[in-house]
Amino acid sequence: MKSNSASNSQSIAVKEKSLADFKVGVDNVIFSVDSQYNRLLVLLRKRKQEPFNNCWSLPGTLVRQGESLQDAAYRTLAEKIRVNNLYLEQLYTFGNPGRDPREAPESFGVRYLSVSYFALVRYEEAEIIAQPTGNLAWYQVPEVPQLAFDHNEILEYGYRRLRNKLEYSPIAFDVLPERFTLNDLYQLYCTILGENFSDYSNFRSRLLKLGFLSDTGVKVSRGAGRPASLYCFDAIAFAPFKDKPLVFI
Amino acid sequence: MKSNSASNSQSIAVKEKSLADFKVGVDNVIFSVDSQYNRLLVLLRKRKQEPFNNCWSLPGTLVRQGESLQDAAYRTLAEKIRVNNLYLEQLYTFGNPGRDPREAPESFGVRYLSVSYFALVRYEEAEIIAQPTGNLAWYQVPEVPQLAFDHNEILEYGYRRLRNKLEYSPIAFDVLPERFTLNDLYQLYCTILGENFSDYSNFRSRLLKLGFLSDTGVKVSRGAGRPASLYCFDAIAFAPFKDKPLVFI
DNA sequence: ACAAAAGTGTTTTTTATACACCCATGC
DNA sequence: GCATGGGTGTATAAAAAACACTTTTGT
Repeated sequence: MKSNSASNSQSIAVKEKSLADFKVGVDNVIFSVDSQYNRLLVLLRKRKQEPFNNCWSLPGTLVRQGESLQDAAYRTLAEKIRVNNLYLEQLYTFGNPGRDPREAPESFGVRYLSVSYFALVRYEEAEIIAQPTGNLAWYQVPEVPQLAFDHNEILEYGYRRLRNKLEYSPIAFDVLPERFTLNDLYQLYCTILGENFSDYSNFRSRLLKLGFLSDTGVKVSRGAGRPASLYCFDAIAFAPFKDKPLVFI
Repeated sequence: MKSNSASNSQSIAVKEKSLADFKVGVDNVIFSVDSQYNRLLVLLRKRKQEPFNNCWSLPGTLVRQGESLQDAAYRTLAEKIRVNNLYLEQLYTFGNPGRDPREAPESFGVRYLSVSYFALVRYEEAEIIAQPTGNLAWYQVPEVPQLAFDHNEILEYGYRRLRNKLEYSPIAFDVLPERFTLNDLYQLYCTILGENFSDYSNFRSRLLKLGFLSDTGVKVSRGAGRPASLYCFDAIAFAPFKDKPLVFI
């Protein structure tokens, strides 16, 4: 606040100095499910500048003038991979002083804040945009190495959110093809939540009873065995469940 | 944007210019439950500066040098009310360009970002710290007026989080006295979730079966009627439920 | 024919919901 | 003694979990 005796310009200068100035970045935890090998993957980028040169990190960017946080998140994603189907939402904001080594004292108190976003994209469709070889890669979540900054913590946070979201939101359908078999859906859930989250037949009847999966009548055969029905997600029939918790699993 | 032929120093200057510079504020959605009248309250502050002079707003502050986001949230809270028992967590980060009118074009692209926090405090204990009369007040949530900035949206977001948290976290115990009756607990839930969230007797048996409420044996009489047992929350017995969803209601 | 994958049904257990009833106290 | 708030129990319905079984295909 303004002191009584200070001149106007002085008081403003003092006030400004005590406030932190921020660069705001977004960091994306981009998950995908490789349904061929049933692996949960996260997109990592090898840094090519200091700090943490040559260290793996979450793909991120600093926010530009006039750009919304979500736009910055989309931009980062779009710079790395080409994908049409995805789910994206804000995760958490990490802003502890000292989380970025560039916050040296001589930088006049500039702080680096990371607004993290969490994304789930369709793996089969996601095409990594050409980068110097090996600078961008899908890692299996359990095999992620030590990352730059506090990115391991952000990833952990994103992973928790992914599992929760899957249980009470229809995000799986943003990432499955238009038409899918119930087994495709089940495998997706297994890959993310683990084999033991539910018996297939119970999963099936629960989902079908909810009534927002419609059987297209089209059958598809995968090797031996009875052909499976292709289903599609009926957004209109889902509407009543929109704000209700725990629809799945 | 810049041309290819620019010198290095120029290119840095141009690059810097295209990034947004941020002032980061925290805004707190501070809830409390007046258990005497069963009202859900939120703390609002009347602004005494531009923009939105004389408008009601969420209490907030800009983040200082060396201060963590959560510390800034605590500081704002501590400047407004004296309270010992509270629950506080980060809510969401609002950063769309144009959300703060101070982001005029002539301000060289400074952006105002709000990291919102959500708090639940013990009403009976929360003492509003002396302010010019009427500049700080508890409002009943349904009666909140039009607020400054996007604060109505933040409040709405916080209210949703409060209801969700109550259902699967033990935040109620951060805000109840050390010893409380099961009816105290039930009233708290009713006030936040609405009368019809559950029958009292079922609420009772569900909670007791979980085994982390211990009967102190002490009885308390409130007017006519049978005296009630005082219970206390047993954090150790609660531990196994820590990461599991949907424990209550 | 038989293995493999899809899909159906049945049984058991657990949990949720509604509500009736008993208990201890103040007045 | 009876109204008032506290506390227990029971009967019914719904959901979750386990698992046996049928159907339809490829080989």
